[in-house]
Amino acid sequence: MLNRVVLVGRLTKDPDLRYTASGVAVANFTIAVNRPFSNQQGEREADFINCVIWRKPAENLANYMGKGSLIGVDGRIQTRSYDNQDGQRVYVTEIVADSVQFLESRNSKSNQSQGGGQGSGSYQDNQYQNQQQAPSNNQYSQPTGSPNDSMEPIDISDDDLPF
Amino acid sequence: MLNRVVLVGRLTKDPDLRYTASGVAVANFTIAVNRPFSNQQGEREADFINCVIWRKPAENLANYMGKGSLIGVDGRIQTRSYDNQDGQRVYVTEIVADSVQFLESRNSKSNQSQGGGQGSGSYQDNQYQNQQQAPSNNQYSQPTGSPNDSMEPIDISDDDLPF
Amino acid sequence: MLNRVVLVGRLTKDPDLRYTASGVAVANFTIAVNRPFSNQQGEREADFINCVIWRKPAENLANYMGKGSLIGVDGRIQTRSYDNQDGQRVYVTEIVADSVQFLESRNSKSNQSQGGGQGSGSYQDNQYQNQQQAPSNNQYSQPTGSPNDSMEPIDISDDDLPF
Amino acid sequence: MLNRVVLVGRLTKDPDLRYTASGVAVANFTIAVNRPFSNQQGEREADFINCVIWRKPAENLANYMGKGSLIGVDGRIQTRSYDNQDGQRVYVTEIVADSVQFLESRNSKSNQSQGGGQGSGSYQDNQYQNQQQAPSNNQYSQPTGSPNDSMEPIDISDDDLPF
DNA sequence: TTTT
DNA sequence: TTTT
Repeated sequence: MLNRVVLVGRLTKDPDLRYTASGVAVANFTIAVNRPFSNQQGEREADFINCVIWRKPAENLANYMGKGSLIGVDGRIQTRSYDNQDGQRVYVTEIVADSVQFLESRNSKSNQSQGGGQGSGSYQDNQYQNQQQAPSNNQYSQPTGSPNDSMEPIDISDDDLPF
Repeated sequence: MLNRVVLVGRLTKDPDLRYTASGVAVANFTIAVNRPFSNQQGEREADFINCVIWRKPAENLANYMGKGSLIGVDGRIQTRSYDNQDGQRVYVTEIVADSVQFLESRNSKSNQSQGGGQGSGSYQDNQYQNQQQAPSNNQYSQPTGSPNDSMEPIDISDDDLPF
Repeated sequence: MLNRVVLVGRLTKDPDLRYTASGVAVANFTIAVNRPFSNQQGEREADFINCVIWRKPAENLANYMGKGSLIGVDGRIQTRSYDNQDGQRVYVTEIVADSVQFLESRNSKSNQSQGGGQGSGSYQDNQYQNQQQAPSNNQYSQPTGSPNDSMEPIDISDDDLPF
Repeated sequence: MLNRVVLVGRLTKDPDLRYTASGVAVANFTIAVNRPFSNQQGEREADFINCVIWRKPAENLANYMGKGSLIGVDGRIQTRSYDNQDGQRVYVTEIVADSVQFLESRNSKSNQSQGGGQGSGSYQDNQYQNQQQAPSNNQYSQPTGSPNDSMEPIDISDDDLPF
């Protein structure tokens, strides 16, 4: 059935890149999308939308974009639920991105930490789409440490693959 | 910023129609959107997506569509959060519908309970859009009783108006 | 860059299914999408939108849907131009569908000509997506006869493949 | 019926702003949307998509964005036809934009001709939507001269209003 | 808490 | 050249 989402917004933090047991890359990220109208108090609010992207585009996103970067997202809504440590059912809604477009790399990793970035404006023609390629099953090690402080306790297994 | 969602799916139950203190209609509903692929076990899963619609289209939806009805939704994603009774922050993602399209009224109220409905198939050219009209502030009484069993404890005030 | 289209409308005629020289299926079709508002004269108008779909979904569309069928389309806009017989440049805009959803098979071929169809309503959970599969290069013969009376003079070669 | 389009691309030239007889602003523009894949020759092609926007957002677009500017468009597809000077029917497909988002004002008028623009980056939180406001019927003079070199011979009357 |  |  039809399920299509298109968003343009800014990363609220650096993407969280991980790998499944079999080496498939997956990145979680949140984008802030400013609302086009003001609320009662005259303030512009934003929606904070959780997204996931798989495979090569996940690695590209993590490599080139960072907190504050402006990106476009084309994907679909997915819902899931899990039981938290208190035994309560938690419902999660997130966007599974088919592709992301790099619109502006403000504060991107490549500019910041990697130093000599050639500045913004160089990514806007690049778009990274999820290809139907098989898991590369490569040398990547399993996700380690980095406790997940988010509300989605993902222990990544290959069952999470979107197809 | 760009924030656009288009869905086609079935109502998981009858829409929940209420009115704000000043008489503005608002309907909450969930649609099940079947995924176009099967999971590891060969089953077709669905996403259960919470939606809201305001004013006249809310009343139309509640009047003509019911559990099982097939509808199209054009809207945007909105996020909010609240603290539940245990003092835990709960995050909610829902679609604010700009318009709904009635695609098939299977098991709709007008067919079922109201008896003499002229049958399915008669709504597919009707589309109900949120107009920018002012709250009608009419004779409607405040929403009463009907405890909200959902995860979104909405006590409706006019601050919830989407514009 | 972002380019996303979602439509729900009715086929204005049976889909036009053809095959490229190497046997890749492609179907051209037009859907009428009724506008949600009336014009000056109080009439509801429609937009007539030309679409293309490739491979297996093209065959499914041609097999199960016909003139008048209600379908959903998820795709992207594509533009091209050619010089007509009078040496004038003609500009064409069409939707390349990634997937179509069968919403209602009214007057569908399977109901009409193939006789024993089990009636409408049986396809709405089926959605046909373009897979990244290679051209099947199968037994299909080349498109024959059937002069193309449309404004798009497609002599189908594999260069028309969308990827 | 559902008809939704979302695009991100660059203006191929400055927007063409005009006014109807009764003073309603309307801007025509074309955006180039790069395709996410390469063709047989390994070149990245683009789709050139004609768009229209009405009222205040039309004026904002013409004032702040120019050839080369990156914008987002949220709208719907509209088709029309007319008979050209040779008596041939010409079919036109264009996007009627509900809102545009200013993503980057590269080469925008405000930077170029109006001199002191503070550079790019200042528009990306601004989004201009078509409000349901009545025609302002103001001091604006009728569109003059400026022969329309495009393929759409628009002589603007108020019948062109999208609602 | 889920629809066909 | 258009559908219900």
